[in-house]
Amino acid sequence: MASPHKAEETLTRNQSLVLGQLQSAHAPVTAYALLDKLRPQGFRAPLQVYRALDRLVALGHIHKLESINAFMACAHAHGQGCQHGVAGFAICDSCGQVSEFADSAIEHRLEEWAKSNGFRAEKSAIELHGQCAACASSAP
Amino acid sequence: MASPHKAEETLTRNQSLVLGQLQSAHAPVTAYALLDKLRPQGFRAPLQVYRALDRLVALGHIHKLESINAFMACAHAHGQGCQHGVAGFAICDSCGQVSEFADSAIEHRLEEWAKSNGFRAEKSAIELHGQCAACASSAP
DNA sequence: ATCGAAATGTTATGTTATTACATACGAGTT
DNA sequence: AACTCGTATGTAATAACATAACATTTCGAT
Repeated sequence: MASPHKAEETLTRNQSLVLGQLQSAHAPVTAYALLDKLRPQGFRAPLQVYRALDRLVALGHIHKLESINAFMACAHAHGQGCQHGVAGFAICDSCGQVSEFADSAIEHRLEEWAKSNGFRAEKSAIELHGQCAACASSAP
Repeated sequence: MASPHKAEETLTRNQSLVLGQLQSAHAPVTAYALLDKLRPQGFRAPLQVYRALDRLVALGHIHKLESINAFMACAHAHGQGCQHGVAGFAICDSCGQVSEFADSAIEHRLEEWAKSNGFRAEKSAIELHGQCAACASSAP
C-alpha cells in the first residue's frame, strides 16, 4: 500500500529523457506535451513516451495525476531507493501548480479501511482541486 | 470542501435517463457505454451523455472515478438534499466492483492541510486500487 | 558469436472528451 | 399570440489521451 518502488536501476535513454523533462518542468506535463518536447531528441510516437512513463511510475520516480491526465516528477529525493507512503496532490485549477504532500494519518485511515473490509490495496490516488494560496488571494 | 450539492431539482429527461442507468448498474459505467445503452432512448452523441453527467456530478447524484474514467451513482440516498463529505472509493482491479466510503478523519486531515497551506479546496478524489475481499481470497 | 530478454520503433486504431454552432423548449411579459 | 431570455438539446467535427500489434534493435550472459 505504501507503494515502495524497486531499488534504483539505471534508466534507459528514453526513460532518462522523459524524467529529465518532468524534473525541469515544475508542473505536471501531459504525455503528448512530453512527446512534443522530445521530438528534437528523436521521439516520434506516443508509445515511446507512455512506455517510459509506465516504467518511471513503477519505479516511483514520477506520479500520475489521474484527474488531469498528466505526470509529475516525485517531489522527494530519489538518491537510493527512497520509499515514501501515500502521496496526496493539491492541484490549483487556476494556475496549474501542484503541491505534493504526504500525510501518515490519511495513510493510516486508508489502511484501516482496507483492513476492515478485506481490501488488498496496491495503489492510491488522492487529489484535491481548488485554488492555491496565491490564486485564492488574487481572485477572492 | 465537503462538496455539498444544490438542493434537489427536477432533472431533465436526459439527466434522468443517465442517472437511471447508473443506478441500475451496480458498478461504474463509462460515458460511451452509457451512450450505447441509451441509443434506444434516442441518444446519438457523446455530448448528450457528458452534459447530463456534468450536471449530475454538480448535483451530487453521481461521482466520477477519475482513475478509470467512469461514473457511478452515489451510494447514499438523495431524497432531499443530502450532504455528505469527502467520498473515497476502493476499486477492485480484478472484478471492477467499487466500494464507496466516507471517512471524517481523512476529510479532517485534508482540511487541515488545505488550511495550513492556504489552499482553497473545492473537490477531492480519493481512489484506492487493488483487490476486493472476494477477489483477494480467490486469487491469493 | 549467439541466444534470449528487454527496449525500441512504427503504423494504425481505440477510447475519452470538448468545441462550435444550430435548434428547440419553457417561463414570464406585453 | 408574439417576444424575449435563459436553459437544454441536437449534430458534426475534432481534439486529447491511450493501447494493440508487430517488426527490429540493443545488450548482457553464456
